[in-house]
Amino acid sequence: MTPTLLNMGYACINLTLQARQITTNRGMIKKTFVQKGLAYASELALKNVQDLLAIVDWNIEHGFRLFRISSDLFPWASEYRIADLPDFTEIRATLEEIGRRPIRLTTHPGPFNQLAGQGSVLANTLKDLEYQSEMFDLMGLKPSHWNKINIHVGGTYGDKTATLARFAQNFSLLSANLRARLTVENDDRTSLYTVADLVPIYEAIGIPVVFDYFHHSLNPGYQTEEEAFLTAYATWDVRPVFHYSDSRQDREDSHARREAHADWLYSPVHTYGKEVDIVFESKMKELAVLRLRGEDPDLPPAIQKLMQQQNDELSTF
DNA sequence: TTGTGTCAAGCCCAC
DNA sequence: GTGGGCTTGACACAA
Repeated sequence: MTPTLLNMGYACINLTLQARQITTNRGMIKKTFVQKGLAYASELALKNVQDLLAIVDWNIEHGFRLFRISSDLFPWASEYRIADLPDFTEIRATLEEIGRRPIRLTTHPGPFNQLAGQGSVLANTLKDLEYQSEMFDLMGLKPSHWNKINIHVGGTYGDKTATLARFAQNFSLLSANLRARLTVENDDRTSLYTVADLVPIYEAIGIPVVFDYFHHSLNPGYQTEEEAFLTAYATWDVRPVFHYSDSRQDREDSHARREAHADWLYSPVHTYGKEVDIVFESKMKELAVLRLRGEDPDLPPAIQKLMQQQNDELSTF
């Protein structure tokens, strides 16, 4: 039986459209936020959301039915409520439009989110995660793991077991919609969490485990890839979203950090007879997936230039 | 327009 | 002890 890969997606940036200044990552430094305030945050957020719609439509047109939304859609989101933005009416209308599109959307909030943290660290985490969930609410998306809000457990605070227990405890502080969307992912460092380490969280609070192939290869614990894949697969109540990328060190640059992702995709993805959706985390984004699908993408001029430079460097040896 | 130093958050790790 | 990296470079400002 041929393994089935249903949806293929990529993360946060579309290089083809970025070359035309279509991006969802507009932000500002603190100083500017202090000076310009909510009005400017609103202006950037509206542009980001409008461009997200353009990217989503590009995706659908090109056969991508899975996309990870950037965590930076709303600059300084922890400092205000989305509904308080001056352009809220237009922002909401655009989000609703996005929510009606036939595509699976997910998010992956940053490493500053420490649900097992305490005090202000925990308070900031709650704010950040709730805003991501509110964004999906505004899109009109039913709360479920179909639109996952995926995080890492974070630090171990010197005691994995106690930290996992605190994670599960703090989970109860989240809104019902956020609880229905949250997932956890295995880490790439041996000091952090393997798929098997995360199973107790699933058992305690029922949240699915996202299997990251590359992280597993760097931090397998005692499980083979197939075992870890199937362990994670069994925690899902909808079709899982897993993450895949190749190693830059193995494929492109022997001096690269071992955790670095490759620009392109090289290896076949094993799905062990299961149906899963895959977010490809290659630096070349949609271009890498198009190439994997056997299509020759129209490379934006900036990318062509970059590749030419790389070829020139290689040819000097 | 382009080059460059700098940038919210928490944790871990290489140096 | 400091800085880089993380799911993603982009901003701000000087030249």
